[in-house]
Amino acid sequence: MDGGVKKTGVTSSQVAQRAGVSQSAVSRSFTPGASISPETRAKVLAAAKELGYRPNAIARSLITNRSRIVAVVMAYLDNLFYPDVLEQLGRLLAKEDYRLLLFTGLAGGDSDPVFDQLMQYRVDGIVLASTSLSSELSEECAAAGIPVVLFNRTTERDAVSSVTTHNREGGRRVAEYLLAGGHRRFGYIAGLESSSTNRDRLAGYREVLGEAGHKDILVEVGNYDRAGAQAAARKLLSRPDRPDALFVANDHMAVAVMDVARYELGLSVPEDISIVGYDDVGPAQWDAYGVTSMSQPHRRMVEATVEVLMSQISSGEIAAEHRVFSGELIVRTSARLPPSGVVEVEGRKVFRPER
Amino acid sequence: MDGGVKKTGVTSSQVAQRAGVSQSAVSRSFTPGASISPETRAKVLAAAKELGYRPNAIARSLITNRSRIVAVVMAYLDNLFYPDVLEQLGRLLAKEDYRLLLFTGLAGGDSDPVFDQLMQYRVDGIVLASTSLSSELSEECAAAGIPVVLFNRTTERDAVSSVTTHNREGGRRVAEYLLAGGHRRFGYIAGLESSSTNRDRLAGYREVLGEAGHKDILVEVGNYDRAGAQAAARKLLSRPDRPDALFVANDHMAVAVMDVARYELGLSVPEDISIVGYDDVGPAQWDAYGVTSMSQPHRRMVEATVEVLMSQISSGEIAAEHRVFSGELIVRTSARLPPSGVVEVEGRKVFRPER
DNA sequence: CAAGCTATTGCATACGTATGCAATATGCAA
DNA sequence: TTGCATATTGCATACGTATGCAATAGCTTG
Repeated sequence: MDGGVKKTGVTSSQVAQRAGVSQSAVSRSFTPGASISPETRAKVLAAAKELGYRPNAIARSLITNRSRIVAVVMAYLDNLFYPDVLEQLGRLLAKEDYRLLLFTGLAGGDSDPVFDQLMQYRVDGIVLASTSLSSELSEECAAAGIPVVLFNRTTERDAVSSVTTHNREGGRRVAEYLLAGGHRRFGYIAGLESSSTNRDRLAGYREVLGEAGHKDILVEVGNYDRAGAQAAARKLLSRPDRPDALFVANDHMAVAVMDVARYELGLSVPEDISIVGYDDVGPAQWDAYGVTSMSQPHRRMVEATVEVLMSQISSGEIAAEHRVFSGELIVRTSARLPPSGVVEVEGRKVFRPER
Repeated sequence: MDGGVKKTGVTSSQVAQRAGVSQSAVSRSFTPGASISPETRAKVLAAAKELGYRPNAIARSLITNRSRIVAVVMAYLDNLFYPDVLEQLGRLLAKEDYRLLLFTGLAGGDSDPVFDQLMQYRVDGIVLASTSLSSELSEECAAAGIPVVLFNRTTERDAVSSVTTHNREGGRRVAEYLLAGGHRRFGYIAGLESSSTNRDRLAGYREVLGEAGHKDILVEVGNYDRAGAQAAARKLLSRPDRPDALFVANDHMAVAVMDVARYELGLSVPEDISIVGYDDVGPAQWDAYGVTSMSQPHRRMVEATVEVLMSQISSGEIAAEHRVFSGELIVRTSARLPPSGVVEVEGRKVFRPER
C-alpha cells in the first residue's frame, strides 16, 4: 500500500487550516464572483492543490438546493437516433456545467420507481426521450415543480414543454413524394400506436393520400422495434395486393423492413417497392440501404432542449414551451424518383415540390 | 442572479411532526433493518404518503459517505456495441439500487475535467468504456480509492480491474478461419493503434498468419470510426495487390468497409474479398451485411462489470481483478466458407477448427 | 486629520439526514 | 410483587458546504 489517499475526502476546513484562513474563505475561493481577495484566494488554491481538495458537490447541493444534475430518461438505445441525441446532450450539458443522470433499460410501464429516483436525487431538470411512460412521468414531475422537456414527443394537453418536429407535415411530405413517384397502393408501418409522433406522421400521410383519392391504406404495427417491424413487413408484403409504396415510421424500422423485403421476400427496392423512412439516422445513410427519409434536425433539437431546460431552471418559471422544427425529405435510393421536385441543397438531394 | 422559485422539498422533520414522532423515527422508518416498531413505521409511512415525502438522497449521501452513483465514461456512442452495453449497465445498476452518471460526448484527450466531476460527486464506482483517456483517468481514480473497472480494455500495468475477452485468441481464430478459407493476401484495418484491444487482436492475427508463412500483412488505421475505416478501406482496396482477406478490428468499421468495397469499388463480398469483423453487434447481423464476426458476450461482460464493482464497493478492497471471457467466431456470409470446421451451435453457425 | 466608504474576513448557522447514546417502555422470569 | 433483559424512542450531533451578518482593514474624500 503506497501512499494512496483513502476514502477520506479532503474537506474545506482542512484546506482552511493549511492555508491559515477560515473555512468561509475556502468556500469563497471556489465560488465564482464571491468576495475574496486575490492573495487569499491564491493561498487557498495552493493549499487545496497540495491536499488534493475538490469541493464536495453533494454537500454543496444540500445547501444550494441545486444538484446541477439533469436526468435523462431513454428507455431503449438500439435505435441509433437516441445514442446520437444522448451524446450531444452530454456534450451540451457539460458545457453548461451540468451532469447527466441516465435512466435506461428500465422495465416497461413501471414509471414509479424512476420517478422516485428523480425526486430523491433532487435533479434540476428532466429530459424525457423515452416512449411509453412519458405522459404519466411528465405530469408527476411537472407537478413537483421540476422542469421537464419531452424530446420528440408531446402529450395530449400541452402542459409540459416539448421539442419536436412537424411530424404531420413530415407525413404529408412523404405522401406527396410517393404520389409524385406514381405509386398506387400505399402502406404504413407504425411505431407505437400510442405515441404522438407516430399518430401525427400517419395523420399527415393519410390526409394527403386521402385528398388524392387513396382511402385504403394498409397499416401494420412495428412498435419502433426491429423484430416488430420485420413481423409487420412480412405480413404486409406477402399480401397479394402488396403495396408498392411503404412509409415506415422511423429509419430504425425502415432498414429492418428493407432486409425482409430484399432477403426474405426477394423484392427489389425500389423497383418492386418504394420505402420511405423517418429520422435520417446513421444506417439509413449507409450505402447498403440508402433510405429516402424525412430528416429530423437532432442537433438543433438537442440545443433547443438544453436551452429550454436552462431557461426554466434559472428563471424558476416552468411555463410550458414548445419548440417545433422542420425537416427535409432527403432523397436517396430506396424509393422511386418522381419526375420533378428533387433539388440539390448543400450537397444533399431533397424533395421540395413546387406548389 | 436567479430569483428561482423554491422547490417543495418535504423534509423528514415535517413528516415527523405530522406523525407525532421524532425525526429519527422517520429516518429509521426508511432505513431497512433499523430499530423501529411496526406501528410507528406505519404511522410514519402514512404521514409520508400524505405529504409526498421522499428521502433526500443528497443529504443521505452526505452522512453515509455513499452516493449510490456509478459513473460511466463512454466517449462515443455511434458504435452500437456501446449503447447496448450502456442499456444493460443501466438495467443491472438499477437492480442494485445504483444510479448511472454518464459522461459522454467529451472533448478528446481532456481527462482532467471529467476526473474533477467524478471526484466532486463522490461517485462510488467508475466504469471506463471510453478509449483514449482511460489509462490516465483510471490511475487517478484508483489512486483516489474509487473502484474502477475498465470495460473492453486494459492498461499496461494491471493495476486497475478490467473486463475483456481474449482478444489475442480472437485474432488467432480469425486468422485460422481465413487461412482455412484458402485466402492468400491478408489485410487488417486497425482501430485506435494505442488501444490494448486493437493491439491484442492484431497480435493474434499476426501470430497465426506468420506461422503459416504470411509475414507481409497490409495494415491501415481506421480509428474505430466510420469515416476513418472507409478512408482506410479505399487505400487498402485500391492497391494492385489488394488483399483477398480482410480482418477489421470491429463490426462498426466492418460494415463501413463493406459499403466501400461493394458500392464504391464494385467488389463482391465474399467472392472478391472476404471480410471478418469483431463484436457481433447489431448491424453486422443484419441481412444486408451478414458479417462473419468474433463475438463478445457483452451481456456477461456487463454482468461481470457490475459484480466486480459491487464487490469492491462493499468490501472496500480495490485489489485489481481481471475477468476475461471467450467469444465465438460467428459465421455469416461476408467471408468465404472453409471446407470444414463450421458447426451449428444453438442455431448459429460458428467456426471451431479441429486441432 | 477625521469621517465615510468599500473590500475582505471570520463567526455562526442552516441544509436534511443518519446514528451513538441514554432514556423509556415492554415483556418475562422469579 | 420486583428485577432484569430487550425493544423502541428521542436527543443531540455530525456530515461538508454556503452565506447573512458584523467586524475589521484599507482606502478615498473632504
